[in-house]
Amino acid sequence: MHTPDIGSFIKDLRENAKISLRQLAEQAGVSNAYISQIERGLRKPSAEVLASIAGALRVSTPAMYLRAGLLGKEDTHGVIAAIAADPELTLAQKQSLTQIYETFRRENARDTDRDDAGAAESAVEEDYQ
Amino acid sequence: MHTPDIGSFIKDLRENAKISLRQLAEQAGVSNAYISQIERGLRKPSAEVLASIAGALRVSTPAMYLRAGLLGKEDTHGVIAAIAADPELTLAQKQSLTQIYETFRRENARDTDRDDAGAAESAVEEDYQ
DNA sequence: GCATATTGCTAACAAGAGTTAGCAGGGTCA
DNA sequence: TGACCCTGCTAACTCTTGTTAGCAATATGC
Repeated sequence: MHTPDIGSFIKDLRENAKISLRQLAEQAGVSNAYISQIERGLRKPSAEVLASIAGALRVSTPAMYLRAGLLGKEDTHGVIAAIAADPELTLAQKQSLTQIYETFRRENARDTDRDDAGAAESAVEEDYQ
Repeated sequence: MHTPDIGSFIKDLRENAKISLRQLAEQAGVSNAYISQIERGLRKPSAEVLASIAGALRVSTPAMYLRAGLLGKEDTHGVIAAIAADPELTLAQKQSLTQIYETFRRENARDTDRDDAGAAESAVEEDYQ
């Protein structure tokens, strides 16, 4: 339950986005040397820097914090509930998003093949709006 | 648009809980001198310390981060945060879902562009705890 | 009165985040 | 073969976080 190497996570994201160390550094507003040290696990970035890097890599701040161990999974709620509660989405959009989400989860369940206790499985399925 | 005094927020919470500086320090696992400096705005605590203080004062970590300016309102109570925190989605899926969500919101903003709807936002959020 | 805690605060230090300047190595184009 | 540019990395420095030790002031009890 510790920080599982935030550095290589960032490095993976950066290489996936096909940008250089210096490009990421500039977009995040920090020095390239520092990014290098972070990726190699030599330095531990602050929350502010983490948020900047997250923004530069198109990842949400909570996702980055979660990965860095600054937030726990229990600190946020379920996706479906959040979609349903969002006042800025139309009903059709809620249905679309929810279906995509369910599709993703089914894909993952098929890939990983071993079952995982489907606790919240059937509880929330039709409670939009 | 910066941190609106996290120190007095912590001090208010502490005094409301009727505990001393040293008691809070011990429960949060930091020194009493440091808490004193934080409350008076002389030092800026790290995210880790902020989370410890939040725990000691029975406030949720996101609520504390929000107050400290480490998270935006859109990060804390929303679809994006829920997606980010979902352990059953891959990173690529999170990015896809988030982008779709933001596309939806942009569409809506374009459609309803006639008036700004006055942003009915409250100053204090106690959604967490 | 005189001790003894407990309050919050300050000074000086140690540790780590983040900086600038510069390094070797690998393209690319003349 | 240059000269150039971009890649990632290192060294040395600055500044801030968080520490321990100790301060004066307000209780509280004897």
